[in-house]
Amino acid sequence: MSLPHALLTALLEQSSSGFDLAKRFDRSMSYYWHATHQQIYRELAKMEQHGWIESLSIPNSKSRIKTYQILPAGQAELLRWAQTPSEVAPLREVLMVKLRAESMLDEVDLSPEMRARLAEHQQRLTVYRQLEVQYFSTPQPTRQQRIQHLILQTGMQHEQHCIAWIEHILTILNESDLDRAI
Amino acid sequence: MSLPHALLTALLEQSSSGFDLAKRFDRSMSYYWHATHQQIYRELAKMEQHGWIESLSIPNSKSRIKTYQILPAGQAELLRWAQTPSEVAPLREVLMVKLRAESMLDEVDLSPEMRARLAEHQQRLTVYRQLEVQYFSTPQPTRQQRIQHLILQTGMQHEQHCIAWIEHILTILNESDLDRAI
DNA sequence: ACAACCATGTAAGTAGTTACATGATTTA
DNA sequence: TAAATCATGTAACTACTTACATGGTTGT
Repeated sequence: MSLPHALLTALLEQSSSGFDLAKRFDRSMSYYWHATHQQIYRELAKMEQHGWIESLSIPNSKSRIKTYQILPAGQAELLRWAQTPSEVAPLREVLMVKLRAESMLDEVDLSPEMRARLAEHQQRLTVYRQLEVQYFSTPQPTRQQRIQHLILQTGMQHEQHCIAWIEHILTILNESDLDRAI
Repeated sequence: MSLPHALLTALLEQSSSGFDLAKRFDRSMSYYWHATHQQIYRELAKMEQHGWIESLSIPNSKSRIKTYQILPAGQAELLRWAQTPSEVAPLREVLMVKLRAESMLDEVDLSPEMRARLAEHQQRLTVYRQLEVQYFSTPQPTRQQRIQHLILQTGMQHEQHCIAWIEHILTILNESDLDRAI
């Protein structure tokens, strides 16, 4: 499980409230790790119990905003986790299951869904390209900036890979349709 | 959720026991959908309750083997599901989280883990290549065989993609290490 | 003063994992 | 006849999702 460690990393970069973390996740982490705000709040509460982070609220204020900051134990835990090898996440590709179903059921046509996916991956790629221009155009990037740029580039490569395999399958499937018609 | 539909597809190809399905999942589906035997047994029981499949056991036998076969309602459900568009599965890439942590913590070195992953992806690729020779060398494949071959090829492309991006990151990280040393 | 959004949470449910139990059949 | 493996399951737990609740703050 990586969510607490993703949150520790985010808090190491910048102390934040749960709400801010949710926004930052959506903006800068959602292309390789996704979490809803409910997950984030629950996880932050657990992490505070573990003594990994502490929350500060403004005294004598009606505001409910809690700002979390990382504690030494949290940094140690992040270090420990980063050094421990983790398993390769098993692939879960619905389209492959559907393709296999399609090979058994003649009535199904997956090409509309595939074209919709194609459009979605292309749109994501466009967003990532804009992010790249916006955040990684500095002439002398720091090591941290270069690594974050690398992460974004990997996200872009992933989208391009998805586009490529869907296009490939669409091509092959069209050829097969000729066969099916005969 | 695709597990019941993956199971329906497998049962459409061949009526089987839960144990056989678990083995077939490991062999021919694990590179795009994974399930443990506990999940499979639980799901089969639910599907029987829904009237999608039925189980047959050998009468007057002490054997507990139940052979499941798909019912018309199950085939209809599979068809309905295959025609309904599904969401793109959100990406979950632990290495990206670790990379981002590494950019904040100087003590971490991810290259051993990355090299281990590289080896694992290469090994999977080797297995898939053997499967390809073993199952898809027939001169005149049927439409079904061609689609299953296509699924395997996509799995191979996925492994190659993983190998490529990990190699890319390793290269860039080594360059950065020079920077870090200076 | 009303709407829109900020901010944190509870509750219930689904999906998936891990550990263990149990009895049948096959093999050495 | 003991060990391995076949075959099906239960129980408890963790991760994640979906729907809803609640009250504060900001803008018009």
